[in-house]
Amino acid sequence: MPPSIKQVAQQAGVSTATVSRLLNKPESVSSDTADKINQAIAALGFRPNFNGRNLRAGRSRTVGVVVPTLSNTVFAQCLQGIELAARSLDYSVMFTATEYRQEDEAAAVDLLLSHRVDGVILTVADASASATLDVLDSERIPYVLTYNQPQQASRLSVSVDNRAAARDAVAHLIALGHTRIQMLSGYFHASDRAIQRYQGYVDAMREHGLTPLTPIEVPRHTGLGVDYLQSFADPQQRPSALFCSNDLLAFAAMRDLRALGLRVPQDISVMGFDGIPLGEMMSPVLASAVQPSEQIGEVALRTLVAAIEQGSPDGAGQPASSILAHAIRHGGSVQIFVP
Amino acid sequence: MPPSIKQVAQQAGVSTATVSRLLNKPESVSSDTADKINQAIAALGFRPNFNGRNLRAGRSRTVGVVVPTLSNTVFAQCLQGIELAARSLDYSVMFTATEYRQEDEAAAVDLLLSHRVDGVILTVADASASATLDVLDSERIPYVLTYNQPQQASRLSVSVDNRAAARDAVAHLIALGHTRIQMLSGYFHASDRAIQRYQGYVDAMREHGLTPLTPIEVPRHTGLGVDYLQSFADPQQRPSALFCSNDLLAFAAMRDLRALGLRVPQDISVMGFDGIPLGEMMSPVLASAVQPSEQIGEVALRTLVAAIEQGSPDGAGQPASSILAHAIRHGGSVQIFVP
DNA sequence: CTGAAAGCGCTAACAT
DNA sequence: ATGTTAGCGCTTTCAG
Repeated sequence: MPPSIKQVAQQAGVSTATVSRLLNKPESVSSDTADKINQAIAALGFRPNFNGRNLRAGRSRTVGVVVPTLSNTVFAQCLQGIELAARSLDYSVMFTATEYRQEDEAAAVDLLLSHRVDGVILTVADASASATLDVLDSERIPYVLTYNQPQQASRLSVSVDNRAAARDAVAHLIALGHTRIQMLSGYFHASDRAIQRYQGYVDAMREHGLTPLTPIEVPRHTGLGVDYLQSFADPQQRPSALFCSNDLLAFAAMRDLRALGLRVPQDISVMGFDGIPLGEMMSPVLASAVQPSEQIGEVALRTLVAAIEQGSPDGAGQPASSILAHAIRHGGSVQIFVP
Repeated sequence: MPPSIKQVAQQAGVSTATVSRLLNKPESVSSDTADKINQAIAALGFRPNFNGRNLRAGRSRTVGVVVPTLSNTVFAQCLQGIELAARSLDYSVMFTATEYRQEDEAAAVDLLLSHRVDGVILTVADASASATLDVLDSERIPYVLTYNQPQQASRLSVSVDNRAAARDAVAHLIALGHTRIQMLSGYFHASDRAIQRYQGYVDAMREHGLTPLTPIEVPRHTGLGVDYLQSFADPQQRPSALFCSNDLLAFAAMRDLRALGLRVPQDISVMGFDGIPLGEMMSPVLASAVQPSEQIGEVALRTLVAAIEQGSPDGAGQPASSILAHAIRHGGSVQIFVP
């Protein structure tokens, strides 16, 4: 058992309250008792026990984070942003992944709530129909969604405008002369963002008088199977450009296209969504709708803390949802359409 | 304030002790009182407060994780493995990053210890000279190193054999006819692994009667500067193969080589270390010494839990350090040497 | 099988 | 400026 405030008090010849004061409001302790106490603290190697403090205070200065997976760089970057911002505000981070399983979302949040985190940052499959969010609402635990753009304005969120970003991406392809543009997407039911991005695709096509094609939905772990691209063998059949709902999918598609003997971008252009850093290091550079993942995390954390500290003395400003700016990254994976 | 065990007890007409018993040893409570209590729990939406429990128990079933950064996929995967394994063993994870700053290592561990985590998993700059590890040792907090291979056998760790893996990687290049092989590495002082990998490089060179070249040390964030490759312009000067201490560096190098007008692998072969998944999706595939990052995380967590539960009734086996198997991934970034 | 009571470490009134 | 005291939620003897 590590030393407690009690032993420090004894060693320093003061009461536990004074030790506590030194820890929390140092200016309210005379400098010589402070010295004595600090000495005792150093001698004993004392470190405050946050469990005691939290129990007493009813707050933990800890936030919970729930993401689908860390295998997708996007979420890793986001968590990175969260942790960095949390540290700067003296908050700690408890982390959980769900592997895209909705049951696990609920269990994860449950566990976090048992730890009495002050709030939660999460990305869910579908923000408009999530039992998990309902729990959070009913228990009045502050939370902030990342990547999700909920219908309900009451739900705090931080994301790009997925629909607009997708529209811009597809408009970019159209501007380069492409007319047969098809979307490759993860399962819609597993990601409300994928749906919004598809809507953006449709927007762009319609705006330019083009006919949207049926999207190709594929499972997340796009393994070795290239069945989903079978029709691409026929040059008449295949689109001239493929717009993927995320960069990982774009990479998988490019690999599979290559396996089919197709060249990117000469035979087909490929555009992604997310703008993961590695996309920029490779050749050809992966064109993509870039979202600022680390910043999404940072802003989400700040928003959450604002929500947590609502009405507290030093409470930050009113928390509000944010739509962060996206950008279109041009890259060699996309080429002017040549008939 | 959420409901406490006390309110549940009152609502169910029993004592708090009985509620606690139902929560912890359900079989020691009669089935009808159990019913009453469960009903009260459901009605109140009760959730145990781990702070109270931890305070009392002196254990938290929480582990702390400290990694340099999540921008490197390797650590993201590792954290993923940790979290997954933790969840399966009913442990929670508090996460921190250090951005490779040693001061932050100490601060991070300090914070985790204040939260009274039961143990820590961490990757440090230099496992043989780390104030942070000394603290952990002196406070008798169980910890497991990941990626680091400490000199001191007393320190638990999970990693590949960095030296042997590097030796194998370089031997692969030599087998393909390369003789002028140079190493590109992150700063040695920031990573003991980098040193071990350099030793492996030297081993392989010497074993084959070749002269090791002076390694090129570069900062982590290999920006746009290509100065470090300036000498490569001269075909006589440059090595025929570049062995990079990690995959991120390999990608950056390939990008910079391209900027210099050099082709990979025709003009120069490039080999990495880590074997990040994306390396396999691109063209050319990045040849690399693959370490099983997610598994490293998983094994580290299990080892840590074994150390924590040492001597406890259901204690797992004796904790021990692990050297996991590496593999050499062949890829198009490396080519047979043609004079 | 259940209850009463003590105490884990800490902080916040309330006194002095 | 400092001490006294009560209590946050929970578990665990000890009695019954």
